[in-house]
Amino acid sequence: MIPGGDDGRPTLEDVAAFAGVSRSTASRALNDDAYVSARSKEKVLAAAKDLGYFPNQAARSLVTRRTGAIALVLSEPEARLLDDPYRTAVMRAGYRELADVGSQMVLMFVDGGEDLARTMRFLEGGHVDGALVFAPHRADPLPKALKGLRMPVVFGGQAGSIRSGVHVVDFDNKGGARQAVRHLVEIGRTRIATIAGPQDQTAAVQRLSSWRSTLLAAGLDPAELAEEADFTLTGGRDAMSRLLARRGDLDAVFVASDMMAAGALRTLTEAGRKIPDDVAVISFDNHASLAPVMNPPLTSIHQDPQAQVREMVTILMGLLAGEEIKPRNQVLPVSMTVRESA
Amino acid sequence: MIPGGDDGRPTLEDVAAFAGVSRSTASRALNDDAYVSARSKEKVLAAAKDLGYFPNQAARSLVTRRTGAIALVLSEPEARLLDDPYRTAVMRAGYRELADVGSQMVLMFVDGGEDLARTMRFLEGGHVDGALVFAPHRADPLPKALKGLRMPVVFGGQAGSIRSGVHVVDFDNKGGARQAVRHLVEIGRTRIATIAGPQDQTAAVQRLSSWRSTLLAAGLDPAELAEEADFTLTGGRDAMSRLLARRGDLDAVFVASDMMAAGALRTLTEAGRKIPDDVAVISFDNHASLAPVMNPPLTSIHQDPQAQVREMVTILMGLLAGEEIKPRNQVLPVSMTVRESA
DNA sequence: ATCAAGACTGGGAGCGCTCCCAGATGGGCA
DNA sequence: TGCCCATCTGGGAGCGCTCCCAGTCTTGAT
Repeated sequence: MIPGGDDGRPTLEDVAAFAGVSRSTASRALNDDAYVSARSKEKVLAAAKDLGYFPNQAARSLVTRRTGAIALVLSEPEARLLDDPYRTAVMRAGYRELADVGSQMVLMFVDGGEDLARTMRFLEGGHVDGALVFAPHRADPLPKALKGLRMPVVFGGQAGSIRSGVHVVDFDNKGGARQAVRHLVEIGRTRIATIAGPQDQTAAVQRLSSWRSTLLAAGLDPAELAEEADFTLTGGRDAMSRLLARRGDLDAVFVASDMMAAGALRTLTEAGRKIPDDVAVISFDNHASLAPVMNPPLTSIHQDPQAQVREMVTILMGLLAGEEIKPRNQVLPVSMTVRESA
Repeated sequence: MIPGGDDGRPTLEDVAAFAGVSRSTASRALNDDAYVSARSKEKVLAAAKDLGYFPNQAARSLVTRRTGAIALVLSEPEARLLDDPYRTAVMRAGYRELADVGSQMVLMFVDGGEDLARTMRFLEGGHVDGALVFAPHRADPLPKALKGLRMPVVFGGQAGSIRSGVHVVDFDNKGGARQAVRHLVEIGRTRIATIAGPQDQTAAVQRLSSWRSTLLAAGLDPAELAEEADFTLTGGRDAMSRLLARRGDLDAVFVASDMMAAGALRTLTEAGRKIPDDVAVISFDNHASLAPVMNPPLTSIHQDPQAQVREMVTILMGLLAGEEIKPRNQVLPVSMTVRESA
């Protein structure tokens, strides 16, 4: 008898024969179903170990219609943005959280061109049971394409331009910006600028608009005090230069990400501004390897990507288990971590 | 007729029936095999589109024994190191290069505990056709476990402690360190320190030993001029402090990564050292979003993760195509990009 | 007119697994 | 003693696809 056909890999049949039981019993033993005698189970497990047996996942998922894998999709039309530490944190959290519920993460980047079609083909092909999707850009066609998918999908942050009918786990961007600006007002600042993120992303729009409305509510004037950048270090550096050139009298700045704040800090230091004495700085993200190690350490609005991903995984698993969860926009709280910069 | 059984997904059989041909002909049309009439092909394609048909990958790979997916495995026993920009670059490059050859990347992190067993189970399960593996730590048990795998594997950088019999694509760490130190010697520096990477990684060991031997060859004394750090910003910062405390007279430093150089730069600046006048700095990696934007911009040894991954993919595809490629340690050249810091 | 070679088609087998169902066995209780 | 139920087992079907093989139909050369 030639075990496992032509490529030398043992099959369940081989294990069963080796253990002296039927294929069915072997299957039951391996999947620890009920109704297998201890003796059979023991023999099967030993046989599997002896032969170096691993179940063929293709065969298994052909019948169970489950793959045990979940896609984590990061849609980023502009490739350069993937150095974003927030994205890195999301990937790590995704891997961990999915591993904890026994699922394998399949990471996919979508950055334009061919990618959308290939991504859809992959997802439709049944390679994965569901998807966690980050598609922050409003013009991104991915979320709409995903709506036609016969597979549960949960979004992290706003799903492109889609406003309802999808599962979303977002952070309280407005609340975070409000906290930051209020703190700056409370410590006596009156000319509070902002470096906003790219305005094609909902999160960035929310932080900017909340900055503005909080200023107005405090009786302060936002005119000329906003600059847009692209969430990168150099973007933040240049935006800060522009702000300084236009409003040299600013005494505080709310920066929409840690990375941009790092750039802004550099510009401010080079311009001879003392932080926080001359200019107070508050950023957004509170990334562990950025905010605390800056000089001075940054006061930052803390958002926890792991909590976000965990929530997304919980929803997805519920969906997969057949629960009726109605699509909604869940908002996770953020908090302010005060350090020296403000 | 109920198409696609119970979950509403059309099968090849449904497409064939809809197009009025047999399952075989439909299969041929979809996989553009030879011997299908233009008319049949057209009908089948139209039917597939009308029904929203996507082939079931489990069924397909059950018979073809191919999944179209490749694992990218990043083994990092210490979780914190995953902010490493080099790793990020590798992930992006992996995704791109694999997409270009029509394969889907399945990203896996292995950071201890349960992970090794789960990773092996996944790889053995036939979820992927092969693996690209980064396991730089010498004590890492993963490479040895991988040797028993019935699946082609290509390593990026040294494979743990394994010295032969595996496919490796590495960079010329020794040559790079030599270039850096020689450059520092040429511009007249005589007290050339180094901040080495963690010595449980072969690449870091090579850079350190090459720093030492190049110094000796130039008639300079390496005593007291080496410090070890962990490839992080704070690690580099602290190592630089220790060096300065011990040898305040140093006039150059070769730092084994951009990220550590960023930390070292901060320490040097705070200590009032002018760069490059008082202390010249050369780093390793030349990461696009780090080295050029530092203050001053860093002279750095350039290594191209994308080129490395491309080479790895080429080898893996060759292996998959059944070519007889004998395992060897391929070394990719590195070059020096000179900027202001040295 | 005859035949061979090519072009094309459809049916059947089978990939390795899970699940359903029928059957065998062995108490516990009337 | 008979009978039922719970426990355990093995065989068969079938998941959706690809591949092989036996056909049919065309074409062109003899």
